[in-house]
Amino acid sequence: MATNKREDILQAALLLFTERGFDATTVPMIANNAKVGAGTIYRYFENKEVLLNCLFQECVQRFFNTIRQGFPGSGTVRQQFHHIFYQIVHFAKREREAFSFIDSHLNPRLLNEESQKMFNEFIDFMRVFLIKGQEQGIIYSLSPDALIPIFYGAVVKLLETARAGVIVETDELFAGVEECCWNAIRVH
Amino acid sequence: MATNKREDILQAALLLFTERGFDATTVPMIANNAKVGAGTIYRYFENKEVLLNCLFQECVQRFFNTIRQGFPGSGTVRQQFHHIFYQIVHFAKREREAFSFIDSHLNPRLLNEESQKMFNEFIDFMRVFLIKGQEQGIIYSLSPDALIPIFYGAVVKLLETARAGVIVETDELFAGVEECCWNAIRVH
Amino acid sequence: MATNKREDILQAALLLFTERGFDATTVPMIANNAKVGAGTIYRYFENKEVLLNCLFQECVQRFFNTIRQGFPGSGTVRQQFHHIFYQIVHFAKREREAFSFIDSHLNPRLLNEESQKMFNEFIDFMRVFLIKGQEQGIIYSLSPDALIPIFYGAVVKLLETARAGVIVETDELFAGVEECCWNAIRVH
Amino acid sequence: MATNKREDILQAALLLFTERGFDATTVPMIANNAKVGAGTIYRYFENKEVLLNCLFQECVQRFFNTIRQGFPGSGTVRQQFHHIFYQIVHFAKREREAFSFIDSHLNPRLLNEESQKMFNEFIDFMRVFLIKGQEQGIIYSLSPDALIPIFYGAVVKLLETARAGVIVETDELFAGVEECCWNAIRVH
DNA sequence: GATGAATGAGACTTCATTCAT
DNA sequence: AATGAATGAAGTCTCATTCAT
Repeated sequence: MATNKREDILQAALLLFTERGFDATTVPMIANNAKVGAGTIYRYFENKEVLLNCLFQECVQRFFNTIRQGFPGSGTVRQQFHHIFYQIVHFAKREREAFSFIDSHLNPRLLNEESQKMFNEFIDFMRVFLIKGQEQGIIYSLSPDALIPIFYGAVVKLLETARAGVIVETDELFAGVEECCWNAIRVH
Repeated sequence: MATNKREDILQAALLLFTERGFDATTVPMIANNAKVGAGTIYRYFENKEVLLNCLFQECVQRFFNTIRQGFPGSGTVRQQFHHIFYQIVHFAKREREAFSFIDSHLNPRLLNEESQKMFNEFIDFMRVFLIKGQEQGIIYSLSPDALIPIFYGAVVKLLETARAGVIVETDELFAGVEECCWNAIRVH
Repeated sequence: MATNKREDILQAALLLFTERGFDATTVPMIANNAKVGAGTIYRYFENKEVLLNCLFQECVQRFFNTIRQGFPGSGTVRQQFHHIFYQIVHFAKREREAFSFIDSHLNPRLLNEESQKMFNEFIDFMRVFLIKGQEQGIIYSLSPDALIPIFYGAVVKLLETARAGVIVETDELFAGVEECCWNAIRVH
Repeated sequence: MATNKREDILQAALLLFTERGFDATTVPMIANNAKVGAGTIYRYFENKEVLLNCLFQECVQRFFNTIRQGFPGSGTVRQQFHHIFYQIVHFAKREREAFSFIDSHLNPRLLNEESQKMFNEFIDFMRVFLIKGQEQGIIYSLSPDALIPIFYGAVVKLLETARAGVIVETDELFAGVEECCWNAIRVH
């Protein structure tokens, strides 16, 4: 009764978009899962595409906030990397679908400028981190535009695999994965 | 006349599926791009989903063949890694869309068992490679099911970024990326 | 506060029905323009169609009253015609939308019996006037059922054209139009 | 079999638009009456509004052609008027719905520029006729923009009334109506 | 074998109407 | 009494698939 229908719709859409993709998810499906009438969705979102972008922006916002929150700006590069890695894992564990959803819907055909800009803020954050690390001679001297997908791609695919249940998510696993990712981008 | 209509259809579908995704690609679009009638597609493929799976299997086949071909089974782990990495890059350069298409359509909702099995053969190949490397104390001791997405995710995202034009694909770049990926999975 | 909500709704509906037509006018549109809640409309009118008919009947009532009011029952046919013509013009000037609305919604699909009956009273009034004129040998000997649409059609179309701004509504214009209409139906 | 589906659709739409109006006519209704699938309509017309405009333009074309055809350009004004009047009646008799449809859908909300332009050609034709008559001192000296709606309105309403079955369409009737209309616009 | 016109199921979306507040 | 959020029936339109040519 006191539940927020807008939230219900976003939550239902998140699950369905993540599981089936935007195009294969119908508005009635979302309405059913959110337990609202189909027309209600249009009281909160102009259309399906706007719903996607609202959802995307909220997810990216929460994702990026999680990463920025408590970032050790004056710590070592290694400490900063540790923070980023564990906050990503933390977010992916707590908001399993949101994390998958973001990566699987990074599509200029679906996202408006605002959405793309918001995701790029995260990329910029990563770029700054990498460049500072390179200036200190700690991060490997490759274009950050290459290092970012290497690191981000590895983490996303790993967490996606974990989400699928292929591997068990233990602390040891993530410690090992962090090691791998750090080795991927640091100077040897 | 001597051109193979089946091939034309598969080629057109490959480009469209890669660029727009399966659901956002219509059969008439494929027919147009393949310069055949819409009905003709149904003489070669039972339906759109079967077409996708045929395409997927042919792409995975070519991808996997590229990697297996000339694999230095009796070389060092490092040499084997080099082979795998450069064959993936080679394939991605030569068959840009096929490589993107495979990763972006790894979806159990769309793929039949046969298709999934075929992709898993590649995963199994990678697993065997990693386990042998671990037995020799060269590859980092993490579950291969974790190492594979780390390596594969990094490569896919990097090549996808290159395909989008964000970074220029030079030999130096790929040499650097190989270094990163190798460092990610090797023992230190 | 002291304003009558029922009147506000009718007034808003009149403007919208006239400008857009019944089918293209939505209940929320009416509610917005009337500055009431959508649900409020249903406290005053059973449904949209009933609202239309109430509005129609009130408009026809006011229209017919304007014409009957001060009708020179014992004047000459020409004087009576003058009265009718100028009262129609007077009404159309004072209640621009009401006049347009009546003619544009003379549709048996939308109007109930009561509404049609009410409009027919005006037609009957015109018929009586014409027949009496014919009996005096002043009005042209054509079926009143033909003379009425000729006269009414001419006036309605003329006033509609004026409403659209194509011609400027001056006293000279209306004097000329009266002349035309009178010539149309009188004996020569 | 050999029937033209495009024609069937236009014919069905004409009947329904005339009887119910554009907004109250659904695409499935048109499809049913045309005995085609609903989707077929969209093979011939981009959307419902385009269908309306195509239909409108074809109707106006036929209407205007009927009037222009055999117009006695070098005859007397009275002869020209006779021609126009009888060709309108002729058209309205032969294409009952087309004639009603044109007048009832003269709505800038529905018609595109092309459609409006096409109808204005008819208006321009009438204007030229009236001005020439005025120059010869035969047509009443009122703005043609006022005379046109008077004449056109009278004829449309009369024919609409006849179409509704209120009056019987005899040659005598139309002779009388022509007399009325001519008297309405001529000099006395 | 090849075609593309035709189809109708099902998608997105609107809106008249209801009802809890 | 008044509201406006909520609903779902029904509208417009798309597209995978069929089939007569």
